[in-house]
Amino acid sequence: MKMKYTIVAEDGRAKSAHIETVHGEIETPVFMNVGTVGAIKGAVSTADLKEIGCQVELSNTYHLHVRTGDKLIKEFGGLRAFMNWDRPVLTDSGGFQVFSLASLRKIKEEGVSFSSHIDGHKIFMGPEESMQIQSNLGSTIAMAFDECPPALAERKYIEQSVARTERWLARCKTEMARLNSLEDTVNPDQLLFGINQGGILEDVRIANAEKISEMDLDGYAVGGLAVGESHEEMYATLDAVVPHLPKAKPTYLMGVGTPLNIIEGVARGIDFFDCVYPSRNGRHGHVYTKMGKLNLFNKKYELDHKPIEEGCLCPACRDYSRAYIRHLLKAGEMLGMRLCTLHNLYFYNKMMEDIRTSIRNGSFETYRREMHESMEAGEHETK
RNA sequence: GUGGGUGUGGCGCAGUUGGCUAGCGCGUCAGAUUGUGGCUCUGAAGGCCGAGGGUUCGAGUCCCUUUACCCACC
Repeated sequence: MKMKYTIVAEDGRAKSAHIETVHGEIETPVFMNVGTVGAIKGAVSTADLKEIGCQVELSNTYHLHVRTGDKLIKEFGGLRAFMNWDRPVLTDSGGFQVFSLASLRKIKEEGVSFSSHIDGHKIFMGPEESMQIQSNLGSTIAMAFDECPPALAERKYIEQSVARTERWLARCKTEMARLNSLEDTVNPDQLLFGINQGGILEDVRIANAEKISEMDLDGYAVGGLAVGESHEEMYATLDAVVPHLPKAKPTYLMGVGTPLNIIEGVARGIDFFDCVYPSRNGRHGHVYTKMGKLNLFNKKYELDHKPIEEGCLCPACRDYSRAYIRHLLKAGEMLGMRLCTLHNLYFYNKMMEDIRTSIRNGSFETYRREMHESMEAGEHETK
């Protein structure tokens, strides 16, 4: 059994599924908590992750390859054993770093040459290298090695890039099948998700989606969004492309996003999401509530006795005031970042649970509308 | 008491041989951040340049007086 994907309920185009993997079950729509280097930044442990309702942890191929090294991690039985996480893990392929570390790279047909952001040494990564690293990491789900072109790049560049990413995808699939069959592989049932690209060019997106759908991959991601285009353009692109991906397979909107971005993604049939917002913003004192985002660095919280969000059951809201957390942040204490990060991840995971519940009892549209009204209204408190 | 040094936004400092709306770092206040370099970026507020007098078209810059603090010596 590699994976069993069962749609449990549908509400409009929103779907909620139950997934069985060799590393445990996943209920979708799900938010994957981002731990790029095998840990959620902000001193969050795997025990914390369980407490705040994390189903899937996400780590990065490129980052773990340059430090501390995937071969070392394989010696410890793969990333899940190494980091003491007994639930599913998804590894990003390193493809996004082709985009985000653009100043340090050179792209060719075989793959990409990087300068390490750690010490500057040359690294080559192509589809085979990415699959080998992800195989060593032994993640539940490996992502295809792709190029994420700037959303607003010119058509000619995007078409060439997408065509190359399609060729890379075929190489990823062949290499992953070979690696899964090896005797000493960490996870012989490792899954591979393909990635749809095409900027905001709907015809390119659709043609690519149809092509990769025929390749019978374990799941399909929409990449290359939330990289500079407007929300409207992102939603329109999803409207166009998701119907061309296999409905009986998991879908994943990479790197998205704000709570409302996620709700809109769900409304368009997406199962998986990930985003650095809850953790990065948490480290910067920006915390999410149903009434919008608060910046705890703001002076107005100096004397605020209330928890971040009334009624929230996260470890931060359970025991601490906004004023104390603001004090910790101002003082540069790690506990401040940790509490904000825990709150934000709890908020995201709880929101996904509420989304699943609403889809399963047919009230998703009501939930969607109420969240828009509430989040956009913001806080109207005086103190 | 004698000699020397220093007083410029909350803190630490720049301010050329006197020249136009007095700068910088940190801090403060506010805003950005979407498959993560605990980073970075953007904007704002805040100063009668210790006090008083003088020279000059013009003084944070020169002169006199005074005051506060620091160092050394007695």
